[in-house]
Parts: sequence; C-alpha cells; structure tokens
Amino acid sequence: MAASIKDVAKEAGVSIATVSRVLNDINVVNEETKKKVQEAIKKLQYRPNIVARSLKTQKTSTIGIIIPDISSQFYPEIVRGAEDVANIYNYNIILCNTDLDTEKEMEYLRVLREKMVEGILYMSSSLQPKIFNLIDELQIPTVLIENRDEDKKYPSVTIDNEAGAFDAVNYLIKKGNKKIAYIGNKDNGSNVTYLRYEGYKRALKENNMELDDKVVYSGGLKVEDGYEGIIHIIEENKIDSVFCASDECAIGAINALRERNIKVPEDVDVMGFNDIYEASIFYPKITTIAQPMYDMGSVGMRLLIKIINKQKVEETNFELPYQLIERDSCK
Amino acid sequence: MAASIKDVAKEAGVSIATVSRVLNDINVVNEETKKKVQEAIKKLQYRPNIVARSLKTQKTSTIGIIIPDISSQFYPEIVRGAEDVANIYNYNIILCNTDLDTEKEMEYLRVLREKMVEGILYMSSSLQPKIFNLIDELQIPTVLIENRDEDKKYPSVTIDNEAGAFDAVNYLIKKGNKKIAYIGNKDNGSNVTYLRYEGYKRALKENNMELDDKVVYSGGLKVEDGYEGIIHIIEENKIDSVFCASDECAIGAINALRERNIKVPEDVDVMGFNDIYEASIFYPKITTIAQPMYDMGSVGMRLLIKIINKQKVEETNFELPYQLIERDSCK
DNA sequence: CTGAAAGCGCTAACAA
DNA sequence: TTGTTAGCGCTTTCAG
Repeated sequence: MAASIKDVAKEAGVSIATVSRVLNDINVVNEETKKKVQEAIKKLQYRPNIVARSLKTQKTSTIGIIIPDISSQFYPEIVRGAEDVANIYNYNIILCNTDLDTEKEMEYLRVLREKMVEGILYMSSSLQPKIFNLIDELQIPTVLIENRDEDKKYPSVTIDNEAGAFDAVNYLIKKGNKKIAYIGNKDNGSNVTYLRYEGYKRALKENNMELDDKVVYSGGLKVEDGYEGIIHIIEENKIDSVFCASDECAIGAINALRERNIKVPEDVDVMGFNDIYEASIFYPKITTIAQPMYDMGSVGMRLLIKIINKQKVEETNFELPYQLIERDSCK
Repeated sequence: MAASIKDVAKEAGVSIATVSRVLNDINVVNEETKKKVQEAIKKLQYRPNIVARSLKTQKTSTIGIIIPDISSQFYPEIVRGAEDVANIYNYNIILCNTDLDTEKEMEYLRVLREKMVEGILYMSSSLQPKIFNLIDELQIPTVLIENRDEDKKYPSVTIDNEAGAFDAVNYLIKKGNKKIAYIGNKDNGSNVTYLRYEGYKRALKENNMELDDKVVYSGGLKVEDGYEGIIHIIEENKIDSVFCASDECAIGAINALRERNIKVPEDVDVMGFNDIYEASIFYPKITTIAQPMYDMGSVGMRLLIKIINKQKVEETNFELPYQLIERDSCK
C-alpha cells in the first residue's frame, strides 16, 4: 500500500487538512509547516490518490475519446493531437474503439459516464439521433470531431468537406480534364463524406460540365472500393481523371490502373482526400486535399477543456482550413 | 447530479446494502426485493459510480498503455488488439504517448499509479533501468510489448527479431543475391532492433558470406533513413539487395532507387520488416517479415489481465510467430 | 494559520 | 434475507 495523506500528516506532525492544503496550494500555509509537509511528502514518496480526490471533487481529469478504429489510417493523428493537449492540461484520455457500432458507442458512452469522465471527444461517421439523446441525458460536455450534427447544436471541429471537394474537382478541371469520375460515398446519412460528392457536383455544374452517373461509383472509402470502383468505371467509360473521396480509394484506383497499364498521371489524373501518411510516400505521391488531423484533435480537445472549465468560448463550431497538396498523381 | 445508490434504495424501499447486493449479484437476495430494486434502477436510470466503487474496492478496471506514438504506423494495431481484449473483460484503457522521452514515461507511470490503474502495458524501445526501478516501486502489474528486459524478469510479448532477420536475409540469399546491404540500427542499447542486425550477420556467416561494413547503414528506422541509407551505400558500392530493419526504411530505399532509375526488384531486391499497412499497398508491394501487431496487443493484454487477477500463468515471456510475407519487392 | 469532522458513493463486515 | 455502519483517501466547511 502506498503512503496516504494520513501517513504524510503523521510524518510531518500536522493534520491531514494541512497536508491537503499544501497539496492544493490553498490559503497561505505557514512557510515552515509547508516545508515540513513537503519534506514528509518527499520522504514517503507520497502521491495523492486521484480516485479519492475525484470522488470528493467530482473531477477525474480524464476525458473519453470515442473513435471508430484506432488502427485505421485516419484517427491516430487526431488522437495524438488530442492527447498532447490533454496532457498539457493534466488530463488523461480513455480510448474507445467502436467500429461504428451504435450499440457499442452507447455502451462506451455509459461506461464513460460511470467513470465520471469530464468530457468526451466523439468521432463517428454515423451520427444517430439516439446517440445524441444519450449524450443529452448523460450531461457530459461533448465535442464532435470530423462530423457534426446538422443544426450545429453540439460543439464540433470539422473542415468544409464540400468546399474541399469542390476545390479538388476544380483543380482537376483547371488541369484540362474533361471527364472526371467520382469514387466514394454519395448517399447522405448524417455522414460528412457525402458532402464531397456535393462538392464534386457543384464543381461540374459551375464549369458547365455534365454529371454522368456512369462514372460515379458509390461504394465506400477503402482501398478495395477504389480498386473496384475504377475497374467498374473504366470498363465502359473513357475518363481522364478521377476524384476519390479518400486517399485509400485513390491508392486502390491507382493500383488497379497500373495493373491495366494505364499510367498515372500521364493517362489519368487521380486525386485523393485526407492526406493520410501513405499519400506522401506512395508511388506516385498522391495529390490530395489535406485535412489537418492533428489540429482537429488538438483544437477539439482544447475546446472541450474550455467547455469543461466553463470558460467563455466565442465559437463552438470550428471549421479548420484544409489544403490542396499538389503531388505526383496529377499532371 | 445523477441518481446515486441512496436514491435507488429510497425508491425501492430497501437499504443501500441491498441495492449494492443486487448490483453485484451477491448472496441470494430475495427474488421479490431484487425485482423491486431492479425496477427502481431502471426507473431512475441508475448506473453505479465507478469512481466510488474503485475507491472502496481498490480496483478501477482501467489499464494504462504507454507507447511512443500512436500516430506512428506501428502501434495503432497493437493498441487496437489490446483494447479489444480489455473491452471483453470490462477494462478501459488510458493511452499515453511518450515519444520515447524517459522523463515523460516516468511521469505517466506515476500518474497511472495515482489513477490506480490495475495494470500497465509498456512499449518503449529504450528500456532504461530507472524505468524498471520505478515499475518495481509502483507495484503495478506490467507487461512489456515489442521489447523486453534481458533477464526476462518482466512478463513480455515479442517476436524473435534475430531469427526473423536471419530468415529474411537467408531468403535474399536463396534468391541468388550475393551482396546484401543492411539499413537500420545496429547499436545495442536495450533495443530489440539491433537484434535484426545480429540476424543479418548470422545469416551472412552461416552462408560463408563476408560482412562488409561499407554496405551497412545504421541511422534509424524511418523513411528518410532508408532513403539516405541506400544513397549512401550505392554511392560507392555495388549491391544486389538490401535488408531493411523496417518497412519505412524499405519504402525510403525504394523511392531513392526509383529516382535513380534502379528497378526494384529487377535490379535490387528490397526486404522490409514489420509489415505495416503501407507495405501491402505500396508499389511495389513489399516483401517483409510480419510482426503480428494485433496479436501482440491482445496477447499482452490477456496476459496482463490474468496477472492482475492472480490467475496462474504458465508462461510469462511470449515469443509470437512472425511470418515472411512474399510480395513484389524481391524477385 | 491550523485542526476536527463531515461526506463524496460505494462495499463489506457484522448484526439482526 | 436484510439493515447498520465503518471506512476507502481525499477536500472543505466550520471552529478555534
């Protein structure tokens, strides 16, 4: 058993209240008693029991992070950004992987409540109403990252996905491409990625280009989806470029094209989205819209901590700048 | 304020002890009272306060995970494996990024102690004595993953890095290569990766091939290290293959070779190590020694939980099987 | 400036 | 089978 506040009090010949005071820098404790206490603390290698403190103060200095999957390519950096900021403010994070399973999300939410986390960073691409009901019920400050609810009732950190996609497709058009395919999601469903399809459509429209469903593949955002999507598209269509709603898709598409001796970018321009690490080391290096993952995590955490501490927050719905990164997958 | 055990007791017309009993399935509580209590719980949407429970039972059902960097390519899967198992046994994980900074590691270790985690999964490539002293002092069950202490005093989960490297280099030799370079670490320093250099040396020796320091580059395990390492080596040496102590290195090396119009694998065979996700989607797909990352996390967590619960463990130093994955970066 | 004591929400003897 | 009660280790009134 490690030393408790009692042991320190006895060692220093004071009451536990006094020990607590020097621990928390409260009141002007007499310099000498303070010193005595500090010596006792050192001697006993005392460290306060945070669980006990938490019970009393109702503050656990821990924050829950709910994500689909830490072993994906996208979330680790967000989590890292979040943890770095948490660490600065002496918070710790409890990590929860949900695989987008709503039941699992809800169970974690409840467990986090039981463990009295002070706040939650919530990432999910399917923002179900019952999740929000639960969040309301739990009464724990919650910040949404990557996605957000439509009426912006909850604090959030995102990028403008529609505009990002718009810029991407515009870039492709500026490069002289005439027939631009799309691979990704296009169905709504409280998921941001469909906004990329919206951006794609708007870019075509504003450039007086026709939307052709035959070169639109809505199957998902994984490598396989890109692989299959492009095969499906080029089977019966001639394209000169493709906008992929994720870098994984872009990678899959490039690999499929390569197998068919179609050169990227000489024959087909390929754009990705997100700028995951692979995008920068893949061959060819992928031109993409970069989401500031680390910043999304750190900004989200900072916002959350402010809310927890009831500080004034001027803005609760952050839209962080994205960036078009020109690399080698487009001419 | 959420409902407490008192509220439930009042609602059900019983004592808090009875509520606690049905909560913990203790004794044979009368079926009827049990039902009453359960109804009260449901009505009040009561969930026990785990912090209070932890203070009493000295069990927090949380486990700390200390890793260098979750945003690296290597650790997310380990963490995922660990979390999945933790979740099965109703543990939660607190994630700590240390960047291999020993002071940060020690501080996290202490904080985890304050928060009364029941166990720690510790990953670090520099296992300092003072870390072990602290672990001893803290008296928290700790399992090492990826690395281990030399005398196997602490439970651990690793692979046989020396043998893995040996197999890799042997593979290269079997393919007919005569001059095999090495890029990675070679200095000891309580770090497993030097074992890969040992394996490299042994393979050369057992095949009566000469060790040539001029084609050995010891600079690190990152993409840049591979990039610079290979440039350094081929500047003045003719090689037909290179064994890289990490996939990142292999990627860097391949990119550098490509820039010089040296074809992989036609001109030079390149092998990696670890089998990170990129290895399977890179072009060319990288032949490598796969560490079972997910399993290392899950086995480590399972072992840790057993130790926490004082179950008999027959074996405390696991050496998991690695696998040579043949892909396209070798002829 | 310091100490005594109540209590955070729960579990676990001990009684009844 | 159930209730009473003493803490777990800490913070925080309230006195002194």
